[in-house]
Amino acid sequence: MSEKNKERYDPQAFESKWREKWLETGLYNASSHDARPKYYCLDFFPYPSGAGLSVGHCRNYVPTDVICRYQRMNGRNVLHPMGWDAFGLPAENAAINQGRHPSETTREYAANYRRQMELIGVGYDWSREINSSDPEYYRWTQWFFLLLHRRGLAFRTSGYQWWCPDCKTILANEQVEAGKCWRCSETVTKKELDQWYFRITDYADRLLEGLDRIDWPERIKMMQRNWIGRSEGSTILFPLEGQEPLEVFTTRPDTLFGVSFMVLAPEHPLVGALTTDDRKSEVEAYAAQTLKQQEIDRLSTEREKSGVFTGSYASHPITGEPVPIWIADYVIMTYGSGAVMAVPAHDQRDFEFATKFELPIKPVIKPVKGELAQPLAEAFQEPGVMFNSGEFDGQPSQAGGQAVTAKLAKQKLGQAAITYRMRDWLISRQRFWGAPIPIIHCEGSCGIVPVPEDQLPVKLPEIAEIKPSGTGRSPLANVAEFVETTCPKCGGPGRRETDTMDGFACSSWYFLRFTSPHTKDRPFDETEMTYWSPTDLYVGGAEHAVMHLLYARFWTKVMFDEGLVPFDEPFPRLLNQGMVHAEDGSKMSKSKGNVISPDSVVDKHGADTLRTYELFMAPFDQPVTWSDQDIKGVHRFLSRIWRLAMEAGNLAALDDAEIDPTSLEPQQLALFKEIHRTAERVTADMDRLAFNTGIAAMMELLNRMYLHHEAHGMDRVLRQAVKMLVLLTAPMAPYMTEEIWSRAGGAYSIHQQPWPAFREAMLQRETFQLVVQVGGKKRDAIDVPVDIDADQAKELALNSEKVKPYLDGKKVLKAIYVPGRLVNIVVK
RNA sequence: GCCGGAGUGGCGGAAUUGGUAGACGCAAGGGACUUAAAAUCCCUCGAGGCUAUGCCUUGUGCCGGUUCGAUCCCGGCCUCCGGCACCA
Repeated sequence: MSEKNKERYDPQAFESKWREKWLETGLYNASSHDARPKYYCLDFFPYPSGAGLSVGHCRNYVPTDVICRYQRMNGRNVLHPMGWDAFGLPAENAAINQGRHPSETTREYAANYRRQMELIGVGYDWSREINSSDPEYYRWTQWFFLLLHRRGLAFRTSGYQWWCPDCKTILANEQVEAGKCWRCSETVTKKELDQWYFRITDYADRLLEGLDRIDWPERIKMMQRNWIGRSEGSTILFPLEGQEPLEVFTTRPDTLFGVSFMVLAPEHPLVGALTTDDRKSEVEAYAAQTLKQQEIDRLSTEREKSGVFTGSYASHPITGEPVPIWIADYVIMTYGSGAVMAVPAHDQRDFEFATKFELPIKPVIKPVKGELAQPLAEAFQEPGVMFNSGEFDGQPSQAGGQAVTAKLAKQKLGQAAITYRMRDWLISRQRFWGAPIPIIHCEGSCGIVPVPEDQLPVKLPEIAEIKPSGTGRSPLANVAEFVETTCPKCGGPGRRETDTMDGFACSSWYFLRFTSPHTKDRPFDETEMTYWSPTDLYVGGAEHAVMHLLYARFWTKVMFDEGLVPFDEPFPRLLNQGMVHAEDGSKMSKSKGNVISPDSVVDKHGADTLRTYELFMAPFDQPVTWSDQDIKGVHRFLSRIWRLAMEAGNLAALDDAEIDPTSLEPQQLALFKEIHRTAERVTADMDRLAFNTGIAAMMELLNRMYLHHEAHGMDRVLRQAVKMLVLLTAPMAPYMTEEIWSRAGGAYSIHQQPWPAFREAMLQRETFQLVVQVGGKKRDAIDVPVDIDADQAKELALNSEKVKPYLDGKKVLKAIYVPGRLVNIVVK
């Protein structure tokens, strides 16, 4: 390398300059809808935390940025927006912990996130930045609430629900993980309150069915399927003396003849009526105890079965035999009808219960092959053949169950039924920091009255005391100016609903707002929404599998039904980025103090090195371990490009089309072909989001370029190679390539250049290595012309000096030629 | 327990999905340059072996199978990660 080109790669010298210029010129702003094909790439919008971004967040934002830059170079109108999921528990808790107001911390933390995103060169369209706590945004969240209300999908009811004693609010089922609050990990309890719900259960089947039409990680689909929990079976009525029959749900109507007792959930409404006087004190004590301890670990599978007899009997719907009715906490009130028919011979839980309380165990299903163990050591739960079942004996489980249900249906004692585990989405929060639920309770006789659309937004009052009270009422309840209002219907006095909406309501439609974020009179502009939607790619972590990703699908289906959007799946393609672990393999967390910030990495190596490293370390969706050692490798790679580029001089004037391959020396031609082959490989890798192998391909080219440089110096083919490599690396290393481009006489910006094309003709090879195998083992490799035919190839193979010894004294049975690859000689 | 995903060198990972296993990078060892260090560059690098500039055997979690040929397909196990967990 000559003296004058000794300037080293120093990202600090130019990164901030380009960062400012990109922002100034709005380089990454999407156009309004136009004739170009669009590409809408969306990242999960984050709640801004005081801790700032880690290199883990970058694993989400950098790859999507690279995809967007690539799509832009390919002529797409690209929308890559960013905003803030600012309302909700996470943001509010963080603020309270700091002793500050969330409106203030949100602003500050969001600004820091944005600074960091700009720092690492992610090209968001900041003209579309949105914030879900902005009244201009949440008026439309409230508008959607009214839409759901109008369609009968928002309702208010009372019940025992999950309550987080730390966050002092009710939570949705989705937001309780293994008995703990999803935000603060406090063990949840139950509280009875009037609450607002969205009727997501109405959409259970459609939410299930839609999963088959979308390209999502199998894991996430599986989690949603589990969560929805569809079970097919029957409801069966067990007549009771002197009252309405007892309803149960079962997936195994074929086991009906094996019922030896019934079990109700302790909270079941019939418990009182069914308890006989002599059992009363015991039953009430058990029910009370269940209610108290259920918060702790009614969830545990390990617990021994417990329960008490009510003293009553139901009659079997077919045999009429009396069946004793028990209560036990292993039966849950909120699933099915809160009551089960117990078949101990064929259900393990019932088996354990029957064993403990010495209740009869009557087998009615036997295996298709073989016999049941005598006596049963555990329940036989597989399907089989019915016996001990009167007229149904000999029927297989599936058909027999249907026959049983059909017979019951005739007597109006049963029918086929489907049950779901998913419950309706509870959206009331007794918290300040959320969109107020736009409802007024009339003090007169109008009851619950929705706030008229033209009175939206219902704004949060500006108050200092926002801490949750713990009384089961939101802090808004203490703000008279907020609460006291007039009833829109009768004009008399009214009181505003003081609960706010779950933060997940805000994130259930934000992807539509990005398409026209400044629209004033509607949630989004129809033309823009139709042009941009649905998203082409949605990327984020797996932690929202049964929260945000389920809720947003639900809202979209409601909007589809309302005719607001022309699609019912908002995210046809979803990817989860892999997590970044700390160097010791543990999770990065604030409490462990092992979080690596992008700031520190940019400071040390520059933004492009951080970006390229994140892309190179592993496939995009794989978890990775951060390594200060490995990052040096990609830094070296970028430095090596830089050095060659500095020597290459003016690149802008170079034109690939002007190079006539026939005029090149053989070694130049070899490199020239390598350039085009690399362009092809990188293009294919970008299309399948295989950034790690794409970078590897570029590293290979670079290695060859250095060898060429050694032998031939900076000739015109090498300069062409430099130009190609700079364009191919532009999406990954936007700063360095912009600097090189500008020094090399290129017009601003390199990020508006077309993605390099490759010449098909240059991908052709004249020869290839023909591998010769004997019995599947490689024995030779011969350079042969590409157009060699099978007979020629086989002849060459058979005559190879290296192969001959292996054919000695053997009989050649056949030779298989795989075009362009190998000949395998089969001997005996 | 049930469901989903994955097992390839010292490490991260490649392999056009049935066709040369280990691309690319890190680490390690050796060398060049340098007063020295950093930086840079070159060579070696799965294991075992041999008559060693080359060649042989073996090798993709384990055991079988299909095939001319298996990291890839089939059957049976083992391990790890993630999710759900008394849902009748």
